[in-house]
Amino acid sequence: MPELPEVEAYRVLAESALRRPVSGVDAPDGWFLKGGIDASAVSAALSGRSLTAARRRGKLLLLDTSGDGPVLGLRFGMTGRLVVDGRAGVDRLLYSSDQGLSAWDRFAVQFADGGDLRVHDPRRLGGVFLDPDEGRLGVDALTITPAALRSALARSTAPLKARLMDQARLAGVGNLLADETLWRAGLDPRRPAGGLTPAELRRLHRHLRGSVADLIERGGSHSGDLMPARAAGGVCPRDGAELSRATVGGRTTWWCPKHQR
DNA sequence: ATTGTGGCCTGCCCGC
DNA sequence: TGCGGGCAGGCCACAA
Repeated sequence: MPELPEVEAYRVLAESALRRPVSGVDAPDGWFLKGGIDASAVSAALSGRSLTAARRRGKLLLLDTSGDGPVLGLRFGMTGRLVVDGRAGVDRLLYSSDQGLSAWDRFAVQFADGGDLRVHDPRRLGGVFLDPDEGRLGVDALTITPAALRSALARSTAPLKARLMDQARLAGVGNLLADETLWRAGLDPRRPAGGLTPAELRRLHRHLRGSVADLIERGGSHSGDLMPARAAGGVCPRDGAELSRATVGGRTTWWCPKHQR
């Protein structure tokens, strides 16, 4: 599903949509427009402008527009894909469908040159925003510093994994990336987030940055080393112990009881 | 304030 | 063969 690695791929793809005049907007699904906007408002806000920059904060894709226009915010939920001129941002999306039914095109920005930028989302868990509140998101997980990570976890009694997925503290980490990071760092996802030693914090920071970078390079949040074992009867790829499974932070969580402490 | 829970969206897959 | 139920998780509303 789209976590930070997928949305980063979408951001790179969206760069091919920059500096092209917008001729119109196709927003057939009112549910997909968030923050009280409707199709005519989005169309009026974007038509005649062009996209000038593709940014990302956590899992939110931010497209700046020309001439003092609004920021177009795209969120992909767990099944959303970005498609520009018919080219998709990622090859494969876990838990989504690979059928390309046009009925699942929830939103499109059309360019005067005939191309378009589309959001394709079977389950409609994503959404479109104008001028989204970027301040509601924490520091991006790809570039977070050790001090910022320490501060994001400090004094929290919530499970470590839940805190890592709290987008207001630290933006971009979803379920699979959290499991991969904690597996690599050798930390039990259920531990209180504020209870890490300085050495454990450093280790977590190193593996968080490393996991995010690796999964971007490999092409998605499903490409982690733990991922193939994340199923019934799965064993730890590192030491062969049978993985534990439980709900942590409201999400299905897999971890190795032997080396994650 | 913090933390936890339930519900929403829909397609897919398993078992009957 | 069709059908029902469970499951996936990002996000939000709401409760304690």
